[in-house]
Amino acid sequence: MVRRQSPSPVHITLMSTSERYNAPATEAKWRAAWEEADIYATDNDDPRPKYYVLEMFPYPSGRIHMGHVRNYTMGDVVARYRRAKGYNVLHPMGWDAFGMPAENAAMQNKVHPREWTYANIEAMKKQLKSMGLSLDWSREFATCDVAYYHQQQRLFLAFLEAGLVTRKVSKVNWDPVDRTVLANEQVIDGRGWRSGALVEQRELSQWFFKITDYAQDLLDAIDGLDRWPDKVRLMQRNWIGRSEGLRLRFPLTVPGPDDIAELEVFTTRPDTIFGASFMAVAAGHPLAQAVAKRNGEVAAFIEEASRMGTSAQAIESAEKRGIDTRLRVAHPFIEGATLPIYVANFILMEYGTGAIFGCPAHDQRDLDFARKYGLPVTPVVRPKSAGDDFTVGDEAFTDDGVIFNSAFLDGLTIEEAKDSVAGILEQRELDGAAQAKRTVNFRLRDWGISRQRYWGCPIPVIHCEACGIVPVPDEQLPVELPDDVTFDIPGNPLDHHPTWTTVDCPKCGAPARRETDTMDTFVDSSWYFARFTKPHDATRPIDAQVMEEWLPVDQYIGGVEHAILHLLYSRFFMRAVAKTGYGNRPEPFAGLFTQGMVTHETYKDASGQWMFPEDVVWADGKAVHAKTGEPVTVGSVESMSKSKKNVVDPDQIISGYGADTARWFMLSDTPPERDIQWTDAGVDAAHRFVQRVWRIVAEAQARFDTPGTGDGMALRKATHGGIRAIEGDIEGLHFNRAVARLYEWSNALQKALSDDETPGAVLRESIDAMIRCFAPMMPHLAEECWTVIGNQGFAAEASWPLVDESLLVENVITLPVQINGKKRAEVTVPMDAANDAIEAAVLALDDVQRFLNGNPPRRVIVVPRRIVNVVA
RNA sequence: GCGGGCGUGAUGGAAUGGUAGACAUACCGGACUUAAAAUCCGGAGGCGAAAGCCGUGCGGGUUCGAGUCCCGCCGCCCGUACCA
Repeated sequence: MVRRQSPSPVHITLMSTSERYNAPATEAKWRAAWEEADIYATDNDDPRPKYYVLEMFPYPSGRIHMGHVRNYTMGDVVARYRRAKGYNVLHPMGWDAFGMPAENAAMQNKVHPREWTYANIEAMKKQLKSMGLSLDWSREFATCDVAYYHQQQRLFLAFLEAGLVTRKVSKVNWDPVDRTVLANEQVIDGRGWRSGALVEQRELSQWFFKITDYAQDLLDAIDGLDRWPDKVRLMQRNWIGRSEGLRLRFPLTVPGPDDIAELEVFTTRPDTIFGASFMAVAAGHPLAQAVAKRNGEVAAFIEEASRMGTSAQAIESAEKRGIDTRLRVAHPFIEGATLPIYVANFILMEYGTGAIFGCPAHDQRDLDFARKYGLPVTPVVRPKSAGDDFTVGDEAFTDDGVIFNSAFLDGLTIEEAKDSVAGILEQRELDGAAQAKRTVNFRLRDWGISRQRYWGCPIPVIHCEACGIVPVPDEQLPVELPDDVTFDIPGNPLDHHPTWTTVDCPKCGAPARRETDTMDTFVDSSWYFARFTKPHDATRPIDAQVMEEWLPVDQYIGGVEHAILHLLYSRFFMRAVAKTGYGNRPEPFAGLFTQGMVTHETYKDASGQWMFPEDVVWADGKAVHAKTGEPVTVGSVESMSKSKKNVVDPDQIISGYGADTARWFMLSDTPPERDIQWTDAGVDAAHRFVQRVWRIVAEAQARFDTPGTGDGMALRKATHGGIRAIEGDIEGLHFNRAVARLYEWSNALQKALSDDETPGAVLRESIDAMIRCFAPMMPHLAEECWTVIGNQGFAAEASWPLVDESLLVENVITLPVQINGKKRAEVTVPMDAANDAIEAAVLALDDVQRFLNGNPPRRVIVVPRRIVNVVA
């Protein structure tokens, strides 16, 4: 395959090297040149080794923010670096374009979600282009494009046929005034954000992807994700939450309402059964629901508990409360002992069986609950060092120990006791079945993908009274969103569309009704990275052969806020894709990097209102309002957000200082995984460096033909040491260190330019290499410098410089010498000196002799090429 | 509540268990300038005249040696399944 030749950019008008570098004008010029030469388009058939770098695609909110600038700069550095290293790089961009903000905008501004979204995409695309990113825009798509969601509907139907989709009842937050389902973030203190009405819980029949079928596989495969951050792998493991335990049935002493005769719990601590003092069930548990029918107090309690909303955060952080159902269960081992059953607000219906036995001594939540309601606290595990008089105060004992107070379990370890209890109860029969069963329980729940909203991918099924749920036949796809909808009536616009919902059943032809739920937007983002490999294929969602060539993504970069859901859903989705024959790449992301957020100081004016940074000026070290002169209160540094107005517009930075300055700032100083603080001083410093590089290049270029009085070895070593360090830093994504290296490099150049020792050829070598090394970070400046020094073609297509290894070899080394761990001296020895020789040299040092006071050292530790420590 | 992370000079930060503070910002001094900006050169963790002592959120521990590893706290941040 022949690669397209880039035209030599001879038609470009260069800046004079005596001028100050005009970034905005020069940058626009080079972006136009790149675009004309189309150098960032990727050919699937290019035979070179492939490298897929991807940043999480943006939601088209209308304006890019600094978080985008940071994310996309990092990805662009990786993409440009890999290109220079000879890879065929795939670096695409698209839009995560479905979601609630478009509907909110529709309600507020009477603008159709489609218009709003596509206008935002246009605006943001222009902004992204101004950053000079090396993206293949020919692969662009938005998830709200009919062409994209058409293919997504095909995948859904394939999953449905493969048994990966199910329907279940689940709870939603219901706003009784707006008559709509609320997202958790729309529930504030138990009230709807718009209406202020108390939120209720409603049960709806909804669509689910059976991610739990893959729970064990998703867990096991984490071990192989060795280029993911450990913290993310740990978070995913904990989220999947595999636990081995016991399902254990307790007989009620007297049957409850609806003839409920038993209560099944899941426990990971059967060893603490003798410490059980109560049972607790979730508000949504069938037993609680049954009791509520005839017990007003319990009904009121459940009603109140449901007002907290459906989020785990709200449920578990609320004060632990409960209500006694007056029902009791029999303890399985203590003859005649019974335990009360409570309905409790901290029990989650979704986990285990929605019921527990409470052992207050060994679980903090149970202890808090028991103290509140005066229930007994009997310790049954004691620390090995404690006696049988061990008691529990306000803190539950959850460490390892020895069982006591537990009849036949006394003296056993926790593990032995678990095993013993499980063994006995598995053998014991209750109501025709084993009373207990060892089970593996996962915290992970199936993925609910139904949304009662308009702006999402329609779920392509039809409800027929006779045939039930009928998949939409492939030839009737796509199920397109109707354009003529109104957002005036509360609820899902699809529900009250006059005709869209009406359809003939594909099976029997009878009048039937379209599904009006749309898909969770996480579905859209669970396969876009695969679609990018062949983005405009109308015949199928994914071309297995092409996808398998590109995937897994070599380097995926995005915010840590996606560490669990998006990444886990994508991992599941690609397993489902494999199962349905669309291509076998179950792990989509080989390398993952989670970058930190962009933060800024916050400001409030005299009346306590948030202020934009641009309205704040500094006078005599004090912040004042730019217009009124009133004092401004400087608040804490926080993540940039519109609500706190502590935002800086990338457009203003790019049009004022240039994209390279913004990019350089984003890469400087702060490690990429950490939050970066945006400061004016930092931007100025970044811009000064852009100018400094330009000056140095100009100054050096004027001397390329001079012989010099020395050999220039100092600069040659700095040059080749710099290349080696920078390539290591970029490959390790330590961009801030690469930046520091370039500062050091420019300092070395500055020094070389301060006298006439360094030969012009060495200056040329250094400048040429430095341009190649900063080109991934400041591509426009690199292009201008590249051409100014007389090089042909684009810097963006130049190869990475080769390191002359011989220049990196040193033959002596200076080691720090410590005495009792404190540095007291230095010693310079040959690089390959034996430890004995180093030790002798160290002991001969005056400083060492002084500290030893004539005594022999107790010990001398020589760490080759590192340090010497003398223990006096 | 639960899970995860982070904490180093005035500031952002550097440091395979091995010289704490590279590099940069702010600051101070010098050169250039009528002056300023820009630029270039130099200084600088704190205390101390010096020797030296003290210093990586707090309190313990392991080690010849700890910013780094372990235990317990404090503070801030992210996620918590319908925000994206």
